[in-house]
Amino acid sequence: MKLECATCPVRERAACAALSEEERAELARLGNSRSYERGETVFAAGDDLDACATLTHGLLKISHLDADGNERILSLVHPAGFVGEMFSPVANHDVVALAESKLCVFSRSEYEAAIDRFPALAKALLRRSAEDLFDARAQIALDAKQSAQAKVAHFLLAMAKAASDSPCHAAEEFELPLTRGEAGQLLGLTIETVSRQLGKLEKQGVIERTGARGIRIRDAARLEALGAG
Amino acid sequence: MKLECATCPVRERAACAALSEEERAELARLGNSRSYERGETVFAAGDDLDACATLTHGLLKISHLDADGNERILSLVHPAGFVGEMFSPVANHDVVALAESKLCVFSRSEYEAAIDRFPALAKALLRRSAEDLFDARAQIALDAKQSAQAKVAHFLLAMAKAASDSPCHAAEEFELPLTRGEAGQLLGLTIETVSRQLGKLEKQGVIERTGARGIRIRDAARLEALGAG
DNA sequence: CGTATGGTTGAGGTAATTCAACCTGTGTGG
DNA sequence: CCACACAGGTTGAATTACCTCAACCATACG
Repeated sequence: MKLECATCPVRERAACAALSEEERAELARLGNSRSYERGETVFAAGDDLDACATLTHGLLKISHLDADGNERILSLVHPAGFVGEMFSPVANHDVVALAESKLCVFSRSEYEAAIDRFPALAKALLRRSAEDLFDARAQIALDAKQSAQAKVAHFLLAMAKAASDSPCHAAEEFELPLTRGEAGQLLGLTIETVSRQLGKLEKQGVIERTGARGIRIRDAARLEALGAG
Repeated sequence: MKLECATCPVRERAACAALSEEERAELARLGNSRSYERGETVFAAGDDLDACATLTHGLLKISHLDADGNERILSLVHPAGFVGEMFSPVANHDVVALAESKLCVFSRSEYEAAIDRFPALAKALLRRSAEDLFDARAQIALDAKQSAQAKVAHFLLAMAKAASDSPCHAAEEFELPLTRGEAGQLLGLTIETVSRQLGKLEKQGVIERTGARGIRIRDAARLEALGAG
């Protein structure tokens, strides 16, 4: 499906935002819009990787299956995020939709040509990449030594921020887009530990659970303190 | 001190390798070579970041001090690595020399101008950044759920590879450039656990310890197996 | 209905942490 | 030259936070 940049919700934030109107129009001619259901695989590890994409709606996970068959979520991809490895012949990780998602998909060779043609695009991708690197390192810092409580608290805050429309403010009430199992894979915890920590946070009056996935934050300051520790 | 690209050991692998001879010469005029002793800080978190650099000799760590004063090593930087955040006004992390090190230092504004002038440089940085991101995610995967044994085994293999001259082959005998404490910060383990795991590996005949830091690998295959699990 | 998926809760085991003592080599100053 | 302090390292004992195993509940769906 042809791209419709005019109504794209990430037109100000995605890599292509660095381009002029004419340049963007040219790039748009190369791309197609594709939708994915929750659970659908966008790229599978080991695949020939001849495409890359910008996420416009939804949520993706980048995950890795280790030798024992355990899955670890390496990163979540939010709208305006870029996926696809430009410098590897095959995909290193799985990319799967966690929610109904829409992507602008480009052929890798054409996108690479576009990078050469539009220096601003290269710089914008460099910026995105730096952000991804920063996020990945934040995840490492979190993994470091923190208690399960801190990990879960931090996770809730991150999801609250992502659920909010405004980038600076966190949503007070929202639905988790991840199952307990997925949250566990993201945080390096078991399903049971995630569930217990949520229960503990609720008992402490920091959050309230509504249904299986609903979260309402009652004491954001407390949650923040737990997430930092 | 003026740069001497002709004798630079990373001239084939660093970002500047993507440039033509003339372009490289022009870039070289903008940079200075600086040396750092073990323990010296290259960039401190919170500093105005008006410089960036390529590591030519030695080893750096990128680390982060959390709210409780615990330090976590987010990444090691090996020769040909690039440090300095191009898109953040202040440094997010500390960068400290772990061994006697030499860097090509550039003013950030001048380097940024060079990126605009030389598209190949932007692309080379993008590639480096992608590699860093991949490494960071490998670290996340490692952190995931693995046992202390697996972490230490993996760490030893990584250090063996880094200690070797050839990129594909691992050194059989080498000196660890990190203290037990630093290794612990890198792996998310305590000093004692690192020490005990090394002792265990030695008792199993997988490695041999010579002095405080010397490591000889006796059974690389076994070490690899432990590092994967 | 019956099955499947996701979630919660409990009991018990274990690996890593914490706390603490001790060892070794290296420097520094009297 | 010895005494001492200090940083890095090892080792042991006790604790604990998380994992494992297992049962059970809720909701959705064919």
